[in-house]
Amino acid sequence: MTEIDGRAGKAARPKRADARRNERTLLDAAAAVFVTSGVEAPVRDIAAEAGVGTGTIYRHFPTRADLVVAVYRHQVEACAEAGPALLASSASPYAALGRWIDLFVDFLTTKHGLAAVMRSDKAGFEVLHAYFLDRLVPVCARLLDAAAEAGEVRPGTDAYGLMRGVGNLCIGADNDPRYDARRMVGLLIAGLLQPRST
Amino acid sequence: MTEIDGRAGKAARPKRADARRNERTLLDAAAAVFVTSGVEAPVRDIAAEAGVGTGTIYRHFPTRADLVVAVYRHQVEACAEAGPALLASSASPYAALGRWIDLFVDFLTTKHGLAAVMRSDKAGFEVLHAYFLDRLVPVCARLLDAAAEAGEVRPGTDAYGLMRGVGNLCIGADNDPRYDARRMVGLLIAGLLQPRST
DNA sequence: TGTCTAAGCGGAACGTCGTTCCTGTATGAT
DNA sequence: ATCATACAGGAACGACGTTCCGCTTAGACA
Repeated sequence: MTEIDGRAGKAARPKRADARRNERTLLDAAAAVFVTSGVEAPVRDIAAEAGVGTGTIYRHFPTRADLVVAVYRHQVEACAEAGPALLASSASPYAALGRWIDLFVDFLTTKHGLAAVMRSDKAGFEVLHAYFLDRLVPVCARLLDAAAEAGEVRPGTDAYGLMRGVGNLCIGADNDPRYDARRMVGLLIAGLLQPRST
Repeated sequence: MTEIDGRAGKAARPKRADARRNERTLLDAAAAVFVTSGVEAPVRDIAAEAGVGTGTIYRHFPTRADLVVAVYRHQVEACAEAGPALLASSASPYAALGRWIDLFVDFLTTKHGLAAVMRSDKAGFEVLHAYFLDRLVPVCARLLDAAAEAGEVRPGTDAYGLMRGVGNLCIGADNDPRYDARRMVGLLIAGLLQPRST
């Protein structure tokens, strides 16, 4: 495996201490600003919150999307790891799928505008998009396959589409009390069930 | 009712001929640019296509969203009017609902980025959002109520949420061949059906 | 401890966007 | 033909993401 901080290798030199400190500060500042102003908050605001210049942000994170990924990486990881666990502990694969999707919806709806930014094709957000999907689609596929093999859901649904659909349904879940994303996702998952007539 | 072009009243003076001509030109230019570059095309591009200055656009349409509304108004109108017709001609209310939703999905997915811009809370897009929903939600509610009274779908689903859900599912339907919005909407509508147990 | 090199920093600067504003022009009533 | 005024054009503004460059300073080596 590759060395974690470069101490083990001679080619990889460790980052300077102030750089490390700044990266941490930036992640914290970004997380704080995302909570108050949403994920689409201006880069300058994050820089101001962290007390650094905008250039510093771009030194550590090539683009805004990379910063977002870095901030939420461990939460995505946790969600991904919950998949197999739920499959093992739930009464049926379909129940596990439902609970796992709930977890994902929780994650998306508690971050202002995260869902909205995930589908965005704007400048370089493919990174974000790709990371989320690469990490979560396989987990979803596993659950989906299990439910299909158990005969609970109609076969032929691809996990990628389902994840995109659920993500889309969560867009605008905040800032519009009339729209209940969770209910809509519930309907979508219910629609997955094997229909009455063969 | 209010006079259509101001000729009937003396208080309302008719617009100048060149202004009328420019408004038409603008609508055509906008429609053309929306097809090639998507709904989020820069205002300057539309102005260039029409051969006018940017100021001229804002004279006729207070904001970008108003222009979008104007371009698609008659299509939205057609969709709205199709609702009652389908209800009358279909085998069941649920079938009518499904076909009407299909119409809506067709509309959204054939306009690049329209769905995406509909949920946007950015500067003044509430106009667009409001117009679409004000016009279509009642139609949807009518179909939904009919299907609920017929016992086909579970009660308690509100039309507003459903429309937002369908709209959201259509986001990014173009420019990503791996995502099939229509299938997802199909699942959502299937999830509306009365579940097996009471 | 002193020196020096390059990693790192801040923020000015650039290009793009939506929108506003001001000036000159051309319409159409008189 | 005259003229008030509705209108068009595009420069200008502020906000954004991103890039660039000159100064600062960490930290390896002597």
